[in-house]
Amino acid sequence: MAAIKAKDQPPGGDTFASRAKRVIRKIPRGKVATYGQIAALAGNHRAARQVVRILHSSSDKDRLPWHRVINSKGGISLARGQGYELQRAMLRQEGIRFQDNDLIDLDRFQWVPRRIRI
DNA sequence: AACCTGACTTCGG
DNA sequence: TCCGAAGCCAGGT
Repeated sequence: MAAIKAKDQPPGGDTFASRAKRVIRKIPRGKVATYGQIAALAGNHRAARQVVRILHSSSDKDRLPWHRVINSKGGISLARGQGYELQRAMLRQEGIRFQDNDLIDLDRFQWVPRRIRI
């Protein structure tokens, strides 16, 4: 029996990556979440850059709604010609509006997962 | 084992 | 309000 390397842990495990993916999958249509927000919900508020890595490595493979992830300013981080246009189109298609400054109004479109009810 | 890198974020001037 | 610097994390080289 070959030992399971820490590297290939089963999906749905309890690694930051698996949790982050689950969080991303929960972002509803018509809403967006920031990298930092995902990181925080996945358990590490300082791992925004990890979220980026995850999107790079598995957004396609795991069919993640990668387009719903944007930066803290409410903007698309992908460069023009490098996915920017596609992401913007996909978001608009879900009803998300871009302001004149090309940013999304987070107060309106940011996903706010319900947790505690006061 | 250093060093580099990235679809980030925060903070100070 | 805008911009640069610094902080952060982990996978790849």
